[in-house]
This record gives sequence, structure tokens and C-alpha cells, in this order.
Amino acid sequence: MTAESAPKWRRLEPDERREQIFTCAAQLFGERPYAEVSTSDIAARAGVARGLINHYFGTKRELYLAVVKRALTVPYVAVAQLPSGSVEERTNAAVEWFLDMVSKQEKMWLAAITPEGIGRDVEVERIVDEADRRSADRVLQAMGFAEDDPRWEQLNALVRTYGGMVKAAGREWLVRGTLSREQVRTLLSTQLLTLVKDVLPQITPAPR
Amino acid sequence: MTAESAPKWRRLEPDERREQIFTCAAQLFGERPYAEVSTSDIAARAGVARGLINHYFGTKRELYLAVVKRALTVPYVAVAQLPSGSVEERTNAAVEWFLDMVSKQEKMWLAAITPEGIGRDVEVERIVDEADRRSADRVLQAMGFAEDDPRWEQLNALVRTYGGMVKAAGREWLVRGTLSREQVRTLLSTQLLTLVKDVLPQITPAPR
DNA sequence: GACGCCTCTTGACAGGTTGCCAACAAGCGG
DNA sequence: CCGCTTGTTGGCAACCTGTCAAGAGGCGTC
Repeated sequence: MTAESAPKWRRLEPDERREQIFTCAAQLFGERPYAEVSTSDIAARAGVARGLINHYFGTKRELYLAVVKRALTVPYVAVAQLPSGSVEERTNAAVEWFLDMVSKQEKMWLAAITPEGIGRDVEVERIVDEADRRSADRVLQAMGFAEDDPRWEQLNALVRTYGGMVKAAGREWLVRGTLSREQVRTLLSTQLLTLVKDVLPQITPAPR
Repeated sequence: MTAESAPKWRRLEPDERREQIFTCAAQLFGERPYAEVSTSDIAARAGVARGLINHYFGTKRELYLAVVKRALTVPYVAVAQLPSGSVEERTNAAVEWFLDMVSKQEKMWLAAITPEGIGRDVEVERIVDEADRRSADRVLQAMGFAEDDPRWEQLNALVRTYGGMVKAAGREWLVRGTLSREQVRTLLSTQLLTLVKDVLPQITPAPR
């Protein structure tokens, strides 16, 4: 019998261990809702003591936030520069680009737009809002609005409401299959065009 | 000293007590996310023993479901018979009515449209979907579509996507204050009108 | 006016979860 | 080979939830 000094556990670099726990947590949060994933589950899958999770992430909630944040950041990274044609052409191109992007990142995108866990949490809301605002900025830029427009704040808010429709349409298309890609394209193009041509121009500069 | 037999607690009719607890729960769920409202909090506000909540509603989750359900149902029950004028008049009336309703039930409505408080719960999802579908039905009826239209399923889905915008707009208006009621009115009216006049007519009968 | 009973209401208990922290030990540097 | 840094463990205390038998409010009856 070789006197193996069998270590009960292996010591890892902080970043490495942190990433390992993060990965396991992401898997579990993808499988079950937030409340049904206990830190014990995460620790078990990572083959680690439960306390270590708190050591690295502080709180179960903070760990969840980290997961959501990464999931939301990835999808909206590279918005290709849109063609500089008429408004109609640009809206169509934007919608088409969007549909392609979603097609490729289906699961990722769906997971990101339905933070399936902690809800109405200030921090989660902030993270999601940040992503929404950034994509609304891109839409406004693509539609030719000047970035120093005094109405920017409200224009952005209006585009964000359009984002609500986009998410809902994505769910109808991808999850429920009640709408075809073509129907979604028509819907989103038409509505975006109306938004840009009929609604946005009516907005008066910020009230104060 | 009058020998007052001071009762430690008052005995109420089941329906009455149930309603009282329900109301307090609705308030709290409107103030904080699901996870941050303990049954103790609800019991405290209702001036009642915690166990009584389980007696009436079984589970915290069931109580929450009841709250969400009512919040989603009440608003859409009495869609007053809309005036039978032009499409424009009817959309305006519908949007205006909706804004009034929301103003009155602000907290309740907000809590209901962001039921992520419990996280991708199948039951919650079902309830929300049910309500969304029902209100979409009402919108279609009000806009003069025949209930046996073969495209009904898809028309309904399209209106549901509009619902996504409605919810987003409500949040911008009530929660963040980035949009005024007037702006929301303009947005929702214009977009609904476009949906009804430009998008819906393009939908071809169900593919199979 | 007093009593009895129905059932509404309470309070305590068990199981489970989370955050914290002091002690332990892996494994590199001297 | 030994000591020290620090990654890691395991148990503790607080809290929350669902259950249940016991207690008491108050209506109906005599």
C-alpha cells in the first residue's frame, strides 16, 4: 500500500475556482427557477463546500446577478453598421439584422429577456435596463437622431417600449410558434416605422 | 373598572378574513419583490397569526398566485362597451380607458405585469398568458374582427405583442417617470392604430 | 341570561435555507 | 524538510415556511 497522501480537496487559483462555481451556477439557474436552486445544489455540482460560494460571491443573489449580467452582455455586443438609405430601408435592415441575430443566439437571447428568477429586484432591473437602453441608443442612432438631441431621454424611453413589443414578438415566434418569422418581420418593421415617423416627431423637448 | 371581557382577537366570516389577508398581501407584493415579503410580514400587517394564512391560502405561492390573478383579471373584466364610431375613435377610447384603469390600480397592475417575483413559475406563466390572451380577444372584438375568423390565433398573437409594448410603456410612465401620460397615450394610440390598419390585414390565414 | 358547540384562530414545532466565521490544511517559498 | 500564506471546510445562528392540535370567539338554543 503506497502511502499516498490523498488530499481531500484540491487548491485552485481564485479566478479558476470562481469561474468553476460560476459555470455550475449558470447551468442550474438555466434548469430551474431561482428559488428552486439552493446554494447547496450549486456547491454539490461544483464539488465544493457551500460556504465557499459565499466567500467568492458574497450572496446567492449576487451570484445570480453575475450570471444574468454575463448572459445579457453577450447578445448585444456587435451591432453592425446599418446602411444609410431611406428610413424605410434602414428600419427593414435593422429588423432583418435583429432577426438574424436572434436566430443564431436563440436560447441565449430568450434566457436574457426573461430573467427567470428574482424579479423586480432593483439590481436585476438595473442590469436589464442598461442593456435595453443601450440597444435603444443604437436604434436611435441608426435612425439618424443626433446624440445631443434634448429629447434624447424620452426618445430612448419610447424606443424601449418598442423593445417590449420586440421581446413579446420573439417569444411568440420562438417559444410558442404562433407567428412565423415573416409575420414577425412585417410586424416589427411596420411598427418601428410608425414609431419613427409618426410618434417620435410628436415628442416635445423634455418638460424641465 | 368595568369588567370588559376584552377579546384577544375578533372572529370574522371566512370570506371577510380571507379578503382582509388578501388585501394586505396585495399591498406588500406591490411594495417589495416576492422573496422579500415573508408570510410573517403579511400576517403582521393583517394583525393575524401567520398560520392563518396557510389555513386560507394553503401556500405563500398560492396566495401570490391569487393576487396576480385578480390583478390581471379585474382590469380586463369590464372593458366598457366601447363607442361604435370609427376605428380611430375606438382605439382612442380603448387606450384612454386603459390608462384610467391603470392609474387607479397602479401598484396592483405593476405587480401583476412583472410576475418574475417567483421566477418562470409554470402556474404564474399560465395565468399571465390567460389574461393576455383574453385582453387581446377583447381588443380584436372591439376592433370589429369576427370571432370565427380563421386567422384568429395569429391575430391574437399579434395583439399580444402589442401588449408587450403596453406593459413596457406602463413601466416607463409609472415607475420611471420618463414618459408622461400624454406621451404614452399618443404612443399607444398611434401604434395600436397602425397595428389594426396596417399589420393585421396583411396576415394570411393560418398556415395549416 | 347562561350554556354548548361549531369553527375560526392561535402558537409551537420540524424541516429546510442562508450568511458567517473560526479552524484546518494544501502546497509554495525559504 | 519546515513554516506560512490563504484557499477551503464544516458547524452555528437566524430566519422562513407548512402543519397541526389546542384554545377561544360568539351565534343559536333553552
